[in-house]
Amino acid sequence: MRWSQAFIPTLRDDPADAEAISHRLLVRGGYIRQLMAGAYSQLPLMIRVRSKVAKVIREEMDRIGGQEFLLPALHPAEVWQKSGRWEIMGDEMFRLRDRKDADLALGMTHEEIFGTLSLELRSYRDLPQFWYQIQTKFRDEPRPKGGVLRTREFTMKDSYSFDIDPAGLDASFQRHYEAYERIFARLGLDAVPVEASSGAMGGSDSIEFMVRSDSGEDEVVFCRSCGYAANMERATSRVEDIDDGVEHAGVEKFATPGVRTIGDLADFDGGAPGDHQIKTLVYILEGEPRLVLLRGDHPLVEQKLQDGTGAIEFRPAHPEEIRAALGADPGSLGAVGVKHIPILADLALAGRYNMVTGANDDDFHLRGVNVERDIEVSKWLDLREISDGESCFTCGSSLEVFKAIEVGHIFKLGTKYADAFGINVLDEAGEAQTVIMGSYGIGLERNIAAVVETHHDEKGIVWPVAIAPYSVAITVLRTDVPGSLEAGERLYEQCWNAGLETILDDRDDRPGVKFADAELVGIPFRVTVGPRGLESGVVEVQDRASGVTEAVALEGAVAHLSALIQR
RNA sequence: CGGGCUGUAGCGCAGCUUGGUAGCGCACCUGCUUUGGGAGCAGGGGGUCGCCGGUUCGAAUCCGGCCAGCCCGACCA
Repeated sequence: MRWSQAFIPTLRDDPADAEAISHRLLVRGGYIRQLMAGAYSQLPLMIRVRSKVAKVIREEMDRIGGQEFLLPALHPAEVWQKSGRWEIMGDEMFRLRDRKDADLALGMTHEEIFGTLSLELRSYRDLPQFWYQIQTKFRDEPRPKGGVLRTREFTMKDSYSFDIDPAGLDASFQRHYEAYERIFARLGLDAVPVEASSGAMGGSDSIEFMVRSDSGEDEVVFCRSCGYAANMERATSRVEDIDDGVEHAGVEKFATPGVRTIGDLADFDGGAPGDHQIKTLVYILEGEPRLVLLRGDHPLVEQKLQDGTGAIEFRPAHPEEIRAALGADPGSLGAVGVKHIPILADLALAGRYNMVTGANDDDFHLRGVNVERDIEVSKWLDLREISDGESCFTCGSSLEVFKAIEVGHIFKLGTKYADAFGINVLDEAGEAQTVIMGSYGIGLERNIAAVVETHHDEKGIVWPVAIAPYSVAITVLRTDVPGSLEAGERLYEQCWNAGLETILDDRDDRPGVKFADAELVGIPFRVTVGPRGLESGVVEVQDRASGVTEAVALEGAVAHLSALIQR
C-alpha cells in the first residue's frame, strides 16, 4: 500500500471524549471511528490487525481440533425461549420483530444455536466435538465505554465443546485452556488465568484470562507468593481474628438517636467500630425478601450473593419493602429474632459475639449480640469483598488487587443447554446420554485494545509484529529529489516479494510528519530512504519498540528486515 | 436507572452572560519557497451552530421539550 492512497486518518489531537489509552490511540491512529455509543466503524488498518488476530485464534483453535462454523446473528425467539434465556437476558438482548410480527433477537452468544445443531450428534463415537466461529455479537450494554473495550456490537470467537462425560469435559476444557494460553502469548498479552464467576451463563470451573491494565473494568486479586488469582467477584481471603472480649450474657437494646450508618455507629458513644458491627441488607431474590448479613466494615459482592443463592432475579429492596419486612428503616436494621425472612450470613461473622446491630426499631440498636446464638442464619456464604493487602487464604501472604481487562473466558456449561434442548448421544451400551458442554470466548476488538493498552509509548502504538497492520513502513524523504522515490519503490517491491507486509510512505510531506505517523500507527520497523543515505547506498532501519536505528546497505535491507521480523 | 457535563467545519475549541446572522488553531485545496523530526508566505474551500417548538423586527445566544454523546455510580459472559 502507498500511504498517499491509504485511508489512514490520523489526528494530531486526542479526541475529547476518549479516556482509555487504547481508545485515544486507535482513534488518533486512524483505526476506528465511533458511529454511536458502543458501535465503532473499523477502518482499513483495524481490519488488518483484526484479521491477524483472527488468524492466530483460528490456528490455535484448529490445532486443538476445532471446526469453524458461521452461525446467524439473527435468531428466532423460540430457541431462546427454549433455554429460558429469552427472559433471563432482559434488556441486554437486542430484540426486534420481522414483517410477520415474529419475535427475533440479535445473538449475544450462541449456545442455543450450536446446541440446536448438536442435536444431529448421534453417537459417543462422534465426541468430543469442538465447534467455533468468529461472529458479531450484539449486547445492549447499559454503559459502553473505553472505545472498543466495551461495545454493544463486537466480534467474538466463541467455541463450544461437546463431551459424553465429565472426564471428557475436563479434557476439552484443559485443551482450550492451553489453546488460550498460546493465543494470548502470540498476541503479546500477559494474560493471567483467574477463578471467576460464570454469571448468567451458568456453569462451573469458570476461568477468565485477565490482562493487567488501569483501563480494565474488572478487579483481580492476586497472590505473588502462591499464585492464587481470582476475580473480585469470587476472591476470598483469610479473615484476621478479632478479639470479641468477654461474652455478654444477653442482648441489650440501647437508644441511638440519629445513627444511620456504620460510620455513625462507630462514632457513637456506646457504639462499636465497624468490625464489631453486623451490617444488615435487605435484598429481593426471585421476588422474595432475604436478609444479607456482613461485618460492618465489609462491602457486599452482589455476584457472590447471586452465585451463592442461584438467584436470577435479584435487587436491593426498596425502602417501602424494607419497612414492610422489618418494621424499621435502613439505619436500624437487624436480624436478631427474625424468623419470617431467610437470613444469609457472610462467613466472616461465624463465631462472633458482643456484636452491635440494628434493633428493627428506628433509633435503637442492640449490643452483646452473639451471631450464632441470637440469629437464625439460614445459610452461610462467602459474600464479602476483599481488599488490597489482606492475607491470602491459602498461603497467608499479602494479596494484591489490580484492575484488569477480561480478554477471554472459559467455563464448563455442564448439561444446562443439553437438558433444555435434549442433546444426547448413545453410549457404548446403546443408552442415551446427555451431552456435557463447555463454552469458551475471546473478544477480538477487546483483545486488540488490550494489546494497545500494554504496548504503547508517548508516541503511539507499538504493535507486536504478529498483529501489526504492516510489518514495515518505508519512509521516503525528499520525494522530489530524483532517485529517492524510485529507490523506495524498488525496496517496496522487494519487501513484498520477500513476503514482508509493507507500506510505502510516498507522501510529499515533511519528514517529521511522516515519522510521527509511522510511530503513532505503530509499524514495527521503519526504513528511512532519503538522498542523504542513498549517496552512500545506505538506508536506515529503525525498530519501533526499542528506537534503535541502524544504517543498512540498500541491497541487504530486505534480508536484514526479514531477519528482524523472524525474531 | 441516579448524579455530573457536553453538543458550533474532519479534529480541538472560542463566541452564548449583555440577541444583530459565525470565528480561531490544526487538517484540506492552489501557487511559490522549503524539506533527515509535526515548515513559511499568499490566496481559497468547507458549518441546517444536535433536533423541534416558542419569545422577538431579528436567536448559536433567551425559554420549553426532545435527541445524542462523555464521565462517575448502579448494572453487565
